Amino acid sequence: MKYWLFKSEPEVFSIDDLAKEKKQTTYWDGVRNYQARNFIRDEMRMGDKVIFYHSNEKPPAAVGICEIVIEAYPDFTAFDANDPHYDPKSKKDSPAWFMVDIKFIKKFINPVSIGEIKLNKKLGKMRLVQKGSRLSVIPLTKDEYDEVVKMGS
DNA sequence: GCCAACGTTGGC
DNA sequence: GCCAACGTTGGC
Repeated sequence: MKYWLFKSEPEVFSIDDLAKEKKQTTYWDGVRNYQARNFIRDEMRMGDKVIFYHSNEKPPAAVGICEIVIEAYPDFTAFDANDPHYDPKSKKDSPAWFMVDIKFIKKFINPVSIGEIKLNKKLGKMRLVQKGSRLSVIPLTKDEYDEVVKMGS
């Protein structure tokens, strides 16, 4: 099993929005970065665990856990000219962009802020806190995942 | 609101 | 294939 961190701006889509969905699932659309795309398309598997992270919040923080329930399929928002994530490069017969579905598991009792993550020596190698890392979908080791869950619970 | 870091685009 | 210009991300 693999472990991931997904960033979202809570103004756009928060973990509470996910928890409020009818089946507590959503499709993770709008990833338009090739490295992140490759993680989604090639590496994410059913049951992988995902830390949900709020960016552009005060402070930015890991706020809960979810899991992958549907593996990669074409991101249909790329085909829709009226969608903000529209990308004419992506064709239905050769899609450039993919998405997975995730399901809510739980919110952290204590959100883990980026400051706390930076202070924890065990988390020093997380790509989230490395300089210039702007990936919206980040792989975690099991140890990193377990540590963040421990801090949040 | 600022700005550093990064990815992408497009002219050459 | 290089690289300057540009747009975006996201912490502060």
